[in-house]
Amino acid sequence: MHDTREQPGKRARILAAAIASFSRHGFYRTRIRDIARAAGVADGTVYLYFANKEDLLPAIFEEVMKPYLADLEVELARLADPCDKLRKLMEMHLSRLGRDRGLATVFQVELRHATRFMEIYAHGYLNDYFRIIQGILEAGRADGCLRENLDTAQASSAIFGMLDEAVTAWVVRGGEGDLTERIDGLHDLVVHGLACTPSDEAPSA
Amino acid sequence: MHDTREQPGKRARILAAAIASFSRHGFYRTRIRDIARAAGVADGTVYLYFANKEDLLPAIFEEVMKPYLADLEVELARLADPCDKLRKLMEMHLSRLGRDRGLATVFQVELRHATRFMEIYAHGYLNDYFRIIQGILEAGRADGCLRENLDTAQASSAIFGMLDEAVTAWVVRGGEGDLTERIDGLHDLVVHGLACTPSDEAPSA
Amino acid sequence: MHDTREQPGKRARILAAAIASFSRHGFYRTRIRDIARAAGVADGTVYLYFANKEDLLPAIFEEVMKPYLADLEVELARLADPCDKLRKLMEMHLSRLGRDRGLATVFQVELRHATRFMEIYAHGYLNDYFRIIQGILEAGRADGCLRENLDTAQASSAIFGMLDEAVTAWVVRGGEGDLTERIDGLHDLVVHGLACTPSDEAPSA
Amino acid sequence: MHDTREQPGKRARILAAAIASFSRHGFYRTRIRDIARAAGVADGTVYLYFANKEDLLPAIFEEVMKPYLADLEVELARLADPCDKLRKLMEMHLSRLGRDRGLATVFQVELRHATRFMEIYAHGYLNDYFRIIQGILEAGRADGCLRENLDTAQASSAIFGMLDEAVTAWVVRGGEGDLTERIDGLHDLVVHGLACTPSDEAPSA
DNA sequence: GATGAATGAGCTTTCATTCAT
DNA sequence: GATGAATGAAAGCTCATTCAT
Repeated sequence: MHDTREQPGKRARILAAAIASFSRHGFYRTRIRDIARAAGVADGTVYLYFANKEDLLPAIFEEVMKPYLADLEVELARLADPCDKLRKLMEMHLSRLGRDRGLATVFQVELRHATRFMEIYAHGYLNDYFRIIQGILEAGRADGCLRENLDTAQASSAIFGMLDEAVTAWVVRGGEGDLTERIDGLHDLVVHGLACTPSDEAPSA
Repeated sequence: MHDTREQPGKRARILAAAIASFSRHGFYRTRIRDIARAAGVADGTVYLYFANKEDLLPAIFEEVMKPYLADLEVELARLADPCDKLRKLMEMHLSRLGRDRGLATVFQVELRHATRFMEIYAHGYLNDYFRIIQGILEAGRADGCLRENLDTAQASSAIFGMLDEAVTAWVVRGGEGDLTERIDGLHDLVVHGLACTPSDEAPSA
Repeated sequence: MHDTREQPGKRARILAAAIASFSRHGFYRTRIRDIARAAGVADGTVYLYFANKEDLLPAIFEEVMKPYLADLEVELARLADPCDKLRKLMEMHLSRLGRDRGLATVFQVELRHATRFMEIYAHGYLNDYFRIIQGILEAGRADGCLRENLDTAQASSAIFGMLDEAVTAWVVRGGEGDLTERIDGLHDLVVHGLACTPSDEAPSA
Repeated sequence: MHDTREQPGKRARILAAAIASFSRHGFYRTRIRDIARAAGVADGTVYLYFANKEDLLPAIFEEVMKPYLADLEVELARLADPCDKLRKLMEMHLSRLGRDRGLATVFQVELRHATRFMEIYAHGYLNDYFRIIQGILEAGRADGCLRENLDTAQASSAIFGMLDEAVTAWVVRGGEGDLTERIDGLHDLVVHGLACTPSDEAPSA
């Protein structure tokens, strides 16, 4: 009923206003009224699209994750090599959040509010994301370019953790600098590890 | 006379009660009254030790991090090999949080509340922690067991990210299972990366 | 649509309830809840009309002073003789407060609460009142019925002081008796002073 | 037991601190702790000398009124003429408060707080003060220098009201200027009234 | 669907007062 | 008498949510 198409702007404007306000003042300091004003609607209208304030959090997450995952699948489908896919994923992760500090703040800080965090984390889009990463790793293992004995579940979690921490650090540091510059270094680290393998060659370029 | 020592537990009891309550019901659902009751003090007494509710957050962080970092330094000093040190650090990180799910919940979720998060993240103990990790990596590089061209700042952030994500996943999954079981896998991953290096030999066991 | 007029009494009912409660229990003993209950609105509704509890004080003052001053001007305009005007003013002052002991209590005691007192005293309606008194005295001086050398600013302050003290004494004494009975005596005193001798000359200057 | 002599400074220092703090921040904004700190005693010590915070108000009043009334009686006893006495009283009233704006603020504003105001007003020192004024007026009437038909009770109240308002206006205006300069004008007004005509008779009856 | 006035539960914090030392 | 840590009652105010229009 409350399809986005029906009121093309209203729902999206509320979400955009919520992201902006949450990133600037935090979830608890943001009042529904602030969001409604910024979205150009009445307070009550927010409740026509969302059950309550907390439900804005998963909605924001979905709003961003849905097209992100769709884009991601398209981009990954274009590449054959699992290592290239992994690199593309890291690139997209960092560039998506690195291009919008407000959104990144909401993702790295506000979305973790207790009540909804578990729910967001354990279900839906984030699980899909983990599965995509894991899929790449398994393809790589099958392909022979990744280690036979790799625990792909653990490794995908670790890769996500690295990326997540990179974004968080960037957000906390004020969003200065270009987050995507870290891709090469992180990719190299993920692929080759810290150790100086005797036959250590071919950097990530 | 009325030294804090006279009431040996009061401050500590408040912090313990706060950790317990935050982990169970979340920061915002926890009322000062709940904490005070659980600590066996009057509501007002909480305010003799802490400026306000939010100030409990950094205090909890400090309360845990201080002895943790002290322990860590002692343990690390006993080891000579940087790779052993790195493993010990991962071990201590996972075992410290893995042994107390309530504390882990507070660390992985509640401590990240907007207002104080930046503060906690950017200052003090967490920075010390990053510096310790980075110190190990630099020693490893000097030692020759880690890569010459390693960006130790980035690598230490990545290692923290992996550990942090491992703990978060464990917390979200309900704290089932033994978090420290992941040490070998993570250490191996960090040291050797995903790739099956031609001369791929003997994992870290 | 949701004009204040739609709920014709809401603001006025809150003020009336505040006057009643302040006069009976004092400002500090009166809780917002008491006022809201008496006015038949929710606690929060009080804050739709007034910024906070203290702001009720100037609002009460204005609510009473505005029509009082309007009435006063009308009555004064009907009289030509400045001495008659002065008497009318004294009469209206004493009868307005003398007919409502609750209101008088609020005016003589509660309205003098530190925080708002200066503001009420120094601005707006009270100044208008002083100016009206002073205007009468100046007309009287021009008219020749009052002394040439009269310091009208000082005299208007003194007249107000006398009236104010008469009301306060009446309030403190429990509001017994008719306050307006004092008009003749006060007017006589103001006009002729204490001294008896018609040939009394040589003022103290 | 808690005789002033026993701890010569302590009680007096508490009162002085209370006057200072009340005049600067008002009664309700002043905390017992502020007073105790300023007096150089512990919080609890205040309660050795005063039953509670509100009891400081009558105590301040007494502390000032007692010596004031004693002084006043001495000064009045030196004068024979009732009109001189009246002038002296006005002079002492205005100079006592005009020399200490903090004290004047407490007297004109803070002392009027609902709970204690009635008590202060209706009993003790203020009544004595009214009686002294009235005594002067009666002596003047007996003496023949004041009107035969004077309602001395009402007149003494009016005189107090004039003086009181003069002080209040001075306090509100910021304590600028010399309050005692108004004595001549006020005395003249009180004695001769507003009217100009020496042969002005026909009172308002 | 939209509105926004009205609601009222809920909680942090303050601070006068107490009392063991 | 003096102290000051501890107490805990008390209430102003906020703001998510509702619902009559």
